[in-house]
Amino acid sequence: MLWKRPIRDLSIASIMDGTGLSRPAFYQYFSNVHNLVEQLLADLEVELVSAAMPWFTASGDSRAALRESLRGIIAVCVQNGPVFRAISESAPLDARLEIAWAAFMGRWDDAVSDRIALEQKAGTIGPLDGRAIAVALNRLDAAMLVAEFGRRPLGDPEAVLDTLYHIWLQTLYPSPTEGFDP
Amino acid sequence: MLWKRPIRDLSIASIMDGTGLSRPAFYQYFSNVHNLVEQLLADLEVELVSAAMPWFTASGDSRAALRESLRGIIAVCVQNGPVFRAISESAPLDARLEIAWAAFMGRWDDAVSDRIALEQKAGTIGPLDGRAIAVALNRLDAAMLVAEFGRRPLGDPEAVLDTLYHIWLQTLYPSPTEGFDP
DNA sequence: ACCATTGCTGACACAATGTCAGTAGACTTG
DNA sequence: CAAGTCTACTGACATTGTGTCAGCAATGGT
Repeated sequence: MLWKRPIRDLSIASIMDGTGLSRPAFYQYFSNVHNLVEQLLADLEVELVSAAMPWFTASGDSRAALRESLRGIIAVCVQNGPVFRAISESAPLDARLEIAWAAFMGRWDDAVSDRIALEQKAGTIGPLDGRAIAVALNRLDAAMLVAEFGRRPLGDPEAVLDTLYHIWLQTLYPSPTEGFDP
Repeated sequence: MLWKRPIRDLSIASIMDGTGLSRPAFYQYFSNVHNLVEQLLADLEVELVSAAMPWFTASGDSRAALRESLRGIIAVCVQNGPVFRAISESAPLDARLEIAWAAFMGRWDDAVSDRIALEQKAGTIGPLDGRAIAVALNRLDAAMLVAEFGRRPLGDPEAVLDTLYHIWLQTLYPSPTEGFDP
């Protein structure tokens, strides 16, 4: 349903219309709409984490792995963009969901921070505030994915990949060979 | 009021409680809460645009001007963070407000795109997809400003400035001297 | 055949929104 | 200054969507 209408237009009645069940039956399974969205978030997180594995576990070419991870995350959002959008838009409307969303983002922040710290120790990433950069890059990804794939018409996955990869790459691995300074 | 409670807790009744007027009087001035937020957005845009002038009009040291612009935008958000947050959180809830928000962001995208194109012509920024990068960097800024200054406790303005400046700088002006590649 | 459990429903109470006819006071005009 | 008009505001109402609850019907165990 989220492909057709934004979540603001979904009442519990309209959700249950498609099921043949009555409105109160909804409360058999969820305590309210935000709780339903919370479940969707849990499902989506599994897919996203799995898609992002390459970079987090890379031992060889980090840059190529980073691109693979971004590509995988984008692929998940091409499939589930409106769900991701519905979650991020609903998060501010409910205290519990807001906490779940913050925790979700926090786990990404931790994972990216850890990876940066690891590569800093290995010498492939320079001296920067890994945590702060991780938070910023994750907010960038979330905002871009929602904006590009949260509704029709969908953005161009390849173009988004190029853009995000460019920013992540230059921010984390600013090699002189990529530089440009006439 | 937005410093104390998120916008989801504000009913028209609670807003009018502070004024000594009745609830229907609200509709004398605004057609609904989203319309009020739309007005706040117009006011805030004036302040933000003015704060961002340095980089858009810079003729000398673009990098220093960029830092000044980011500093100015952050300062506005330190003062009005919750308003900015309320706008961005309300935008998805109302079709008209959503359009106003998209237009607001679109004007930033245009301005940043134009500046990038200008500097590309001048040779200070390399060959990249200016529009796509502009969109991404603006989404980054919006998300970070809401996250860091939209509620108490406020983030550290200096730290946020360093982070955003680092990402903008490396993305747009990836000079070899800043590079790191052991 | 009986009971308990599960899944579901109709009906209700509640909260918030948006509208409207009507009023009180200020301002204009003959 | 009296009469008419306009403005800002209010009390009361209709509407919409939410969450709850007592109760029904079918399922499955004893």
